[in-house]
Amino acid sequence: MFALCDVNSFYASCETVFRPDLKGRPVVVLSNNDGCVIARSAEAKPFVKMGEPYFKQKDLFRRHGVVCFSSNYELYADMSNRVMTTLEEMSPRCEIYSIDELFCDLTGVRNCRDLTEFGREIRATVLQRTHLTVGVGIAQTKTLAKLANHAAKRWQRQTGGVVDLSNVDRQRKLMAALSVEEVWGVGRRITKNLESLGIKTVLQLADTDIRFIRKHFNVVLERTVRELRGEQCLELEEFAPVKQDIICSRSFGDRITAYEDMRQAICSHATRAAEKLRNEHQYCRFISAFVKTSPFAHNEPYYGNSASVKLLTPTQDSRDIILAATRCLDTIWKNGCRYQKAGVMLGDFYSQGVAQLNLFDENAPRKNSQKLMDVLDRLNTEDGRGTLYFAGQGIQQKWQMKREMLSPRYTTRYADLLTVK
DNA sequence: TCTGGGGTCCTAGGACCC
DNA sequence: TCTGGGGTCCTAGGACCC
Repeated sequence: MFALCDVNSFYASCETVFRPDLKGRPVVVLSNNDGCVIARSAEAKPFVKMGEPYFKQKDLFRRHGVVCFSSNYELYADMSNRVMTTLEEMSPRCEIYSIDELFCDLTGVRNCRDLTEFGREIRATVLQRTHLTVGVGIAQTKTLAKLANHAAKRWQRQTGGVVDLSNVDRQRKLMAALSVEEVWGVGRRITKNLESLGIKTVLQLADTDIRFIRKHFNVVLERTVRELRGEQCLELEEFAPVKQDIICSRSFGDRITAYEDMRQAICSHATRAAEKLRNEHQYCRFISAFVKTSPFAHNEPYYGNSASVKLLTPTQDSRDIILAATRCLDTIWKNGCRYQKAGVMLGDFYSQGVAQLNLFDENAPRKNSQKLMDVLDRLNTEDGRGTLYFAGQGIQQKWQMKREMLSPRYTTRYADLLTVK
């Protein structure tokens, strides 16, 4: 038996926790560069579209008195940690699935207590400790638990935010009322294809012949269908598997046209990617960089390109990664473009210690590389990111992203502590 | 003027092996 | 007229998730 707990309107709720004056008002949180809407409070949901550009809805927001925030990831990450710690205390085995979602294994819990009651206790505890509200969905498989969670949210008033879907008759009743697009793993494309085959409700999907699904789709959807029938195909992943690639990319606050600015941006992304790589205790051989202009600017030609290198010896040294990334940039840089976004990607990972040195590598391994990286990481952890940085990252960084409606980092900076009058 | 930033898994097809 | 059969590995692209 699984439970899926997720925080209602997570980013928007993190903002309102510290702003009781916003109670009852529509609140939205925007993506980086204040680009798109990525979270909405319950009050904003009826008339604000998810994923829509901010600039297109600005007037609407003004008319409705919508309060906007730039995304404040430092705040959300800290609030997420508080929620997850609380949930992990209450449940023996957990999987943190995303910044605001967690699966619990309730296998043993079922024997000693009522699951709905347990769900309510989870809700009450998280609410008391964080002032955030979670929805809880309970069922035999992860896919069904997700569906139960969806129902808990959709009919929050009737369900009290907790739905135990372990009863098969209840499962079928709910599935008959929901359309296939609500199923975890069924996106826009598959919804369209299913509908063209006459499969519209979740119940119809669950009752479709497995061989038919396999023939028209793939093994991924087959697993989803089996899970909807109560057959467990997905395990609880208690321990995060090691990453297979790392990407650092950003849109620019203003378009970049000068090579020097782009070089700084690529250098910064490479530095950040190298930090993440060392944090994973990995070495990489594959390094690539990409640049692109805006895909939405119809009055100028689109240009997007990427280049990559494969090192002979795996590395985790920022200097190697910066060098490789900027070399990639030099092969794809084109003058005269108004660049909107750039990034660096690392892949082909090797674990620490098993990196095989190459007999013919003309670049001898750097001396004291590890010691230097240790010092770099320690200073930047203890005294804050950016304490020690590479000259190539630049000092002005006029390409930095825009965040004009940023809230204070209430829980992680003394200077940002909430003042109570 | 202005449209996010990460990730995962699977499949098909090509190159290559004997 | 007619040119096998069985594999592996890698990559690009498409789908999905939050």
